[in-house]
Amino acid sequence: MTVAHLAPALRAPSFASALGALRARGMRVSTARRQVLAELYTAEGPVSAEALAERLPGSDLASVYRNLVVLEEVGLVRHVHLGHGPGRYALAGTALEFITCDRCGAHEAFDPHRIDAARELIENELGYRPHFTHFPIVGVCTACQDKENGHAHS
Amino acid sequence: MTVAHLAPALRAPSFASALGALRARGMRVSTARRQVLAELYTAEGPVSAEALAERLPGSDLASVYRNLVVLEEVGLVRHVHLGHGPGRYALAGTALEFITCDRCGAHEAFDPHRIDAARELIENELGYRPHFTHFPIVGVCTACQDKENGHAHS
DNA sequence: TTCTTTGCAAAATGTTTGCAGATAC
DNA sequence: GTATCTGCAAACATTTTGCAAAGAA
Repeated sequence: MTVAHLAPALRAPSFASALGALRARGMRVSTARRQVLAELYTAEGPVSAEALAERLPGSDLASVYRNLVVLEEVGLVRHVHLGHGPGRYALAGTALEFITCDRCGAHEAFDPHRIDAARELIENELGYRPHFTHFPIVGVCTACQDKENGHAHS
Repeated sequence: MTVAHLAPALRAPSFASALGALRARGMRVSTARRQVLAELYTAEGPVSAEALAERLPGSDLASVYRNLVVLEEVGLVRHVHLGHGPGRYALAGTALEFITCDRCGAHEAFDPHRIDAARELIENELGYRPHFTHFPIVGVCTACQDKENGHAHS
């Protein structure tokens, strides 16, 4: 939602070298694979497999899923679960974590360093080093907090 | 996993008053409903709907789901998504949050106050007040961190 | 030419829904 | 007695898998 203003491929390799990475691993650079990857290079924010398939006429949803798996194995792509609904895929090059509001569904990406202090606190207290790249932080956004204050038990 | 040692129904209402809460809302106290609730009162940690159905011979999975929905609406039950796989249900009375390791699947419940400082930091920095009652914090546990250090790129 | 990848159909997983009969109140 | 709840079967959404044909190297 508020991901559009972040350069989507900030630290991702060039399209050409991404294809090279595939070949280097002995995987074929098929049309379908190139198309999925190209779509992710132009996407604003994480996209569901179904949305990708729709944007690629003649493509098959099962193949899109299979290709996303391959691209993740190669490290070019990753996916996030933003609340319920399908997983959403993005280029792996961008080091981003996610936060979503479970009241209104708003979500945004953020630079992981912004919460490094909190990460430390949690790791020291609980013994797990948290990361929010695959499952986001779930919370309540300011707007929804205000809404709830409005409806306060008077 | 490490939830067993925490009293499952620490602050949950007594079984009898839970049934009363159902009646008070005009919902019937059916056998199936009583059984699901009873099972949750004795469960150690959050349980999947399927596990509940298995423990209640003659019960139907669809009805278990329907009853869990009802019990959640009434505020007696809540559910957590610990990684992939089915949601897991527990009594709502216990104020607990969850953290899981996405390498080995370990998970545990913790007292929310233990991370209040981190919660504040995140809220100030990102504008969302995080809670980890429904979706857990995902991280890497100490054991898995050690494992990864062992396999370090030498 | 040979091994990989595709498209299609079907299965798997987790959850929800429709409906006729059973049950709580 | 009547509205709610149950069991069963079928639908649903997301993702995975089997297999023969098409495509990349």
